Amino acid sequence: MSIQERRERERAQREKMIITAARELAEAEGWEAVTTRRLAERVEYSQPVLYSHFKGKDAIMTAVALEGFADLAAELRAARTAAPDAARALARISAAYVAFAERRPALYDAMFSQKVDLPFAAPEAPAALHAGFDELAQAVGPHADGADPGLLTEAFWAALHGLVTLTRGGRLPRGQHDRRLALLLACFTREPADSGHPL
Amino acid sequence: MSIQERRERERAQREKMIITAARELAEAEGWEAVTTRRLAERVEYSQPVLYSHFKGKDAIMTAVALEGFADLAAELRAARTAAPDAARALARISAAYVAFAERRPALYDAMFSQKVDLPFAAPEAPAALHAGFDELAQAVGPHADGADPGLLTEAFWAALHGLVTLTRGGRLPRGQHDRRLALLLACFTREPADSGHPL
DNA sequence: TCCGCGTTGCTAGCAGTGCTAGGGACAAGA
DNA sequence: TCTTGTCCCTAGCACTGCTAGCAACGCGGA
Repeated sequence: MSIQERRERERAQREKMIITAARELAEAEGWEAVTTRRLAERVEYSQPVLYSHFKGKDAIMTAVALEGFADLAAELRAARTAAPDAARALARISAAYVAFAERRPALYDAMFSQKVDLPFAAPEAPAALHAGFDELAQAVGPHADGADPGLLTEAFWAALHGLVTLTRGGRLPRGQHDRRLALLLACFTREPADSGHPL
Repeated sequence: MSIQERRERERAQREKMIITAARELAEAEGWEAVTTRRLAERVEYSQPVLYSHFKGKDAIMTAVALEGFADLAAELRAARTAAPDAARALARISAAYVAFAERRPALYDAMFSQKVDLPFAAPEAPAALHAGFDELAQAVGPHADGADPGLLTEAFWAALHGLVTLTRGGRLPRGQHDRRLALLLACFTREPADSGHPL
C-alpha cells in the first residue's frame, strides 16, 4: 500500500501547489489575471489536471480563501494578545484587520467579496472562520454594554469591512483612513470622538 | 440643421435604451449575465453599435451606476424629509439605504462594488453622488458631537455598506439584519443599545 | 431627377475564457 | 509477457469582449 500512499501524498502536494500558485498570481496581478491556462502553466501541468482536483475555478478561489481565514485569524489573535489591556485590544485588532486587507487585497477579496460556496454563519463553517470571528468577538465583547455581543461583533465587523472595501474600490479617499477608523472605534467603545486612541 | 438634430436625438435615445437594457438585464439575472451579445440583441442592434456609444462594457456599467446614484439620492432625500424629527432621520435614511441595496442589488453593485472608472471623493464627482452623500451627511451631522461631520458620515456610510455587502454575499445571516442595523444606529447616535429605534 | 459621398451599422473574425471528451502512454499485477 | 487500469495530455466546444472591413442607406449638390 506504500505506492498508493506515495501517490496520494504527491497528489496532495500538487493540490497545495495549485492553491499557492492561484494565491500568488492573484496577489500579484489580481483575480482577473488568474486563468486556468496560466495556472496550469505555473504548476507545470495541463489544464484538465486542475479539474481533477477542483470542481472549477470558483472552487480554487474557495480553497485560497480557506487558507486566508487561517492567516487572518492568526494575525488577529497576535494583535489581540499583544494589546496591553482589554480597552486597547479592539483598536489593535481593528488595525490588524485593516492592515491584512490592505496588505493582501486579492486574498481578502476571495475571503469576503467574491462569490464563494462556503457556509459562513453556520456551525459547519470552517474552523478558521470561527476562530477569526471569535478573536473579534473577544475584543468587542467588553464594550457590549447590555447589547447582544455576537450581533455587536457582526456589526463591528461589517463596519470594518465597509471601510476596507469602499477605500479599496476608490469610493473613499485613502487620506483620512486612520481617522475614520478612529471614529468608528469611538462609536463602538462609546468614548468621546476626539479622544485619540493610543495604540 | 434639423436633420442633424434629429439624428443626435435618436442617438441619445438609443444610448438610453442600452443603459436601460443593461440595468434591467443585470437586475434580472446579475451582471455576469450581461454580455455584449445579449445586450445588443435586446436593443435590436448589432454588437459594434454598443461600442460606438461606449468605450466598452465597463463604461456601460458606469453609465448604469450613474443613473443609480440619482435614484438612491432621491430615495434617501424622501426618507429624510419624511422623518418626523432629526433624531429619527438617521434611522429612516439608513433603512432606506439598506432597502435600496436589497431591492436593487445589481444596481447597488455597479455603484459601490464593481470596479468603475469614476471620481468618487472629489469635487468633479457626479452631482448625484454628492447629493446622496449630502443626504446622509445631513442625517449624521446632528450626532457628530464634536467629531468631523464629513468623516463621521463616511464612517457611517462604510458601516452601512459593510452590512449590506456582507449580508448579500452570504457572510452574514439575513435573520438578524434589522437588529444589527439598530445596533449600528445606537452606536453612532450614542444611545443605549437596547432602546429600540422606532421608525 | 440623378449622382457621388459620407455616415452608419452590419457580418465575420480574433484572441482569449472556463470547461470537457477522447485517446495514448505509462506503470502495476497476473 | 500480456492485460488492466490509472493518469494526464491534446484538441476542441461554446462562450466572452472587442474590432476590422465592407455594404447599403440617405444626404447635399448638379
